Amino acid sequence: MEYDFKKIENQWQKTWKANGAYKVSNDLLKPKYYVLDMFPYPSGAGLHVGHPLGYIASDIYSRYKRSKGFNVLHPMGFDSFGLPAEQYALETGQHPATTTEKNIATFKSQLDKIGFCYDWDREIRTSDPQYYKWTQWIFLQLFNSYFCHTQKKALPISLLIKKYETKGALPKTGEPIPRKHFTATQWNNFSKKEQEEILMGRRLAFSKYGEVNWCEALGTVLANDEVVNGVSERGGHPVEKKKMRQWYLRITEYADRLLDGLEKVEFSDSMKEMQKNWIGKSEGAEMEFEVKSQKSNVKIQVYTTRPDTVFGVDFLVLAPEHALVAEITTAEQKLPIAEYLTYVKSRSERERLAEVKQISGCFTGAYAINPFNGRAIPVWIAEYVLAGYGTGAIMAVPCGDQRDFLFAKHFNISITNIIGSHYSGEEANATKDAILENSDFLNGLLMKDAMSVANNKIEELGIGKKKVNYRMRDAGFSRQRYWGEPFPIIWTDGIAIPLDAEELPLELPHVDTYGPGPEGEGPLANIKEWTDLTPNPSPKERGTEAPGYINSSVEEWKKTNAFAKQNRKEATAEEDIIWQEVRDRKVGGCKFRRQHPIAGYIPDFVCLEKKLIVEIDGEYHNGEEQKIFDKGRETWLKEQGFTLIRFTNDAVNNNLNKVLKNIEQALVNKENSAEETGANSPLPGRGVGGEVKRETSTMPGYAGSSWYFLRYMDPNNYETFCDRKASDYWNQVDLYIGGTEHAVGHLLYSRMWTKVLFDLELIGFDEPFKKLLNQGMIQGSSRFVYRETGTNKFYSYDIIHDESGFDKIHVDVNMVDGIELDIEAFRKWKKGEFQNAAYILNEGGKYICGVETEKMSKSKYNTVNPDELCDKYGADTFRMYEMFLGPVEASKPWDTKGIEGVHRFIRKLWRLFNDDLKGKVWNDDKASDSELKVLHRSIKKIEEDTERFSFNTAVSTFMICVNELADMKCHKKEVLEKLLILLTPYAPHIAEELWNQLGNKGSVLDAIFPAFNPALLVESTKEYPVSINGKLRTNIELALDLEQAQVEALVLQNEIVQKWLEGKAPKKIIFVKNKMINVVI
RNA sequence: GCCCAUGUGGCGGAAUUGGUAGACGCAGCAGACUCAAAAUCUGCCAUUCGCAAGGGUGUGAAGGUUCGAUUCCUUUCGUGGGCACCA
Repeated sequence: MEYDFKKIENQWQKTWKANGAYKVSNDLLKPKYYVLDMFPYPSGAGLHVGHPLGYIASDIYSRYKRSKGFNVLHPMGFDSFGLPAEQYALETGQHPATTTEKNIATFKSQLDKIGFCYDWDREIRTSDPQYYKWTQWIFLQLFNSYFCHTQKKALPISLLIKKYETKGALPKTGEPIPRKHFTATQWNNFSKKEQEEILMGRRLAFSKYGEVNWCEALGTVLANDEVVNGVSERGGHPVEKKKMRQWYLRITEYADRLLDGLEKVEFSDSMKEMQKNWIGKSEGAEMEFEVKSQKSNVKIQVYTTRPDTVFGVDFLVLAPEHALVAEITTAEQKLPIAEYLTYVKSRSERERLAEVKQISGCFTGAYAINPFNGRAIPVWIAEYVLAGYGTGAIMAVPCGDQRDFLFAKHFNISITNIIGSHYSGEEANATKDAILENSDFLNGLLMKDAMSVANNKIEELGIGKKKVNYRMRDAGFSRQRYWGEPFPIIWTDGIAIPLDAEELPLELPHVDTYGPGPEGEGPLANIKEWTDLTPNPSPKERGTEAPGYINSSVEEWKKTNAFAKQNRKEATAEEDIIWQEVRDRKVGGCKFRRQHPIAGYIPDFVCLEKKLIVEIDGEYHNGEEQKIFDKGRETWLKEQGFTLIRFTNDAVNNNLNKVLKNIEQALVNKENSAEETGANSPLPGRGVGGEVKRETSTMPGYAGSSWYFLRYMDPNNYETFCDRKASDYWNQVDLYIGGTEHAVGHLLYSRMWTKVLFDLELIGFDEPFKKLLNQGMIQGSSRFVYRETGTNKFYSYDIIHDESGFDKIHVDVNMVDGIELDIEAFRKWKKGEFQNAAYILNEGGKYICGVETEKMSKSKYNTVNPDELCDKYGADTFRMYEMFLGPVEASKPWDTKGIEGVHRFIRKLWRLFNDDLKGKVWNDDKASDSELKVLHRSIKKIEEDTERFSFNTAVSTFMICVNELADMKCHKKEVLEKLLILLTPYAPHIAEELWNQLGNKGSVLDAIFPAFNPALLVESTKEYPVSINGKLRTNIELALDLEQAQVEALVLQNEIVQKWLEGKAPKKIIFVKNKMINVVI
């Protein structure tokens, strides 16, 4: 019997699906284990071989844990909001929801081919209104919370309001944030707007003005990586900084807890280091320098981590954006300063920090007074000082800071040396170990010790205080885009008013254009009828008409109606249950129809008056008619004002009451939102007479991904983001796998959200991820062909000596065997663009390509599609090969060549059970000791390797084991059966097939991991390596229980050792039991 | 520029806590089987000197610690990732 992987994999994938082998229940009695992958953004290019690396690793670990008796949650979903879909929409006019839906379908089918053990009933998509409803809801929790500095946690803002109303906000010593002080009476007399402004200063999600990259020509805000050398990547238009109202998350309040939390989690040290650096906690002092100027009382606050160097200050530097720049600039410096500001405006932050060798700056003409010695020091502005960090002003100490030093040299500012011989005059020395000189009362002190002395003096003089500073800034939370979560916020008279929870989800409205709105606002600003909620527009203007039947062409209707009838006849048991419950206006008094055609679509149930569709999805996407229904249905129906809710068969069977309650709730919600959009007072009691407008920006990509791990625990809950029982059971993610590119952003945000939810007692843990495993990035290995410039002649890479004079062209890696180009395929490529080219081959008659390692991307033609590999070799081979490539953590270029070796191994394994000609070869003979030894050595190694995520060495262990069993001609069920269980996590399909061939009832997925028996591996002797002076010279077999003295005697008798000793006595003999022997001469 | 990772045969990699460098696999070479091919099996495979026995060199480079360093320390070079609106 031959190994027919196609048949085997197909059959078992079907079987597993049919009997719900991967279904996960919240079984509170079993020990749980939660394995999570960073979910993918469903890009149009589909899955490439880089994606599955981490997924396979997590799949292996999940299956392994299952075989160890755990209830394992290993879900998958899609981070489906994002810029690429929107840009594609901008180019093609296709709605992002449509393209996203399509991309997800591709991703899912690709993932399924590889045979992952996902419970798709738990799938989530961040762009699904039933998901982002809760993203918006959590945003409201953030908006309605503040950070209490006494309890160091988030509390409802209502508590703060109560405090203001009764006690006001009076100064307290040790308050970390200086803020406005007021009494209760004052507070109560403030206008609503004034009160809201103060509260905005404390909310965890808040709005303020912030700078963005603004491109006038494109009329849009650009991401940093869309800006190259100060101009837009698209079109090369100038880009400048612009202030706009933005939403932020006050993540800085959590800086200390984010730092402390790192002690509790198993992240790699480097990952922790990166997060620490990002947070950038530093302890120093803030102090004031008074500016000598015509107007008195201008004081510049600087932040320094080195107050001990205060006598070495030779100048001050302000960030060009600093508020005081205009004020202190002298008349004669006005012009150069203005010119410099124009220059800085065009520079990105990255450029400003990166190009330190390019020194720039401008003197303001003003002088500040050093409060310690009264010295007048010049005040400059320079781009290397950033407005967002510290106070946006620094005191420059050239002898101790290299950037200050270079600046002083460049502009000929004289340098004061306060560290004596530690300063060479050639470069700065940032030491803390020098004895201070030229420093008045600090003279003779070690710098380290001088810090606190200087700090005390600063506080004593009342010119500043000790201050902890963070490099981390509050997280920008708005994007001027369409394809993201709309903010559940409306604005009136400059006050932000949150929607009520019942009004969620606030769904994305249909837009005609994905282009930017006026003044750099997002595309949503273009839809007046959506943004403008000012009372009294007519229903017609709102575009809401009475709901009713929506029919398509007669022919189409007939066709759909036939399907509908058929469906009614063939209703599933679950559909029948629901139908019995909702018919005759039993739920919410609303009329439901079943299998009712709406244009080309046939929803399971629909309430036309409330425009609510209920889908029972069980075996969904199966029938042909369902496909018609599926295709683009969500988008279209949404545009028609329908809301769609889905339940699984499982939910109907096991939790009917909850399902019905959810339907009822949905009807109520529809009623509310109908009021909101239909009536002439959209938001009763909220307008204060003037304009009422919706927030038009949307949330950033990381919003939905900051809490998705919670939704998987309870994905279909209509009442809450995640039931507390579910989150208490599943608790933290035990193992989180993803790339280092998310090292700071995503991980810090989700850690913060988790802490806020914990503070608000919505979940019971404050770190989301217990252990983090970073997978490396699979790079593409690009291939190039070389065309002589201006001709149509392609030269083999090995015969050209100099690449200049040639056009280097990416060629599809799939047309290249190693480095040899398949010329015929190349001729046909790109619609025959190279059909008639001439090929200059090397001596061997081959065309050799150039090779480079780059990021895997469609445009570089270096992507390799996992589907093709699964088709050619099977999923089991593909899975094991990806693991065999190297450690999961390592980045490496993809190379398909080695996959043959893994495939050979799998076939060799097959032949232990079946012979191509003879058929079944396995038998029931009793295993010998040596066979058991091979097996148990493998059990031990596979278990250890899997536990430490060393999947590549585990695969090689399998190879060794199979090689040895084949050499021993061992076909014994007793041994092979155990081997199959070991193999299941890695190659589930073949394992299941052979497991069944051996006559086992039940699935190998549920087989218990075999216990390792150490007794079988006990050895009495060891072949010791013997080194002379650290160099290996020979091996000696010795009993393991020998002691040092006995060993020394035996070693000295050895012929080879004696040869090297040349009659001398050794200086010493080092003996490490069970390891090695070293003779030192 | 700053932060993090990383560098071992022709190639992917192994060496888990400082203890036999190159497991396992790819490619290559030689052979068996075959009319032939595929498949399969056997052997060789860091480099250099040597017929061999055996020796020298060798984990990006330079130094150091150690009986012993791919592993620890210092310096340095190359590559990859991140740097706040890509995800």
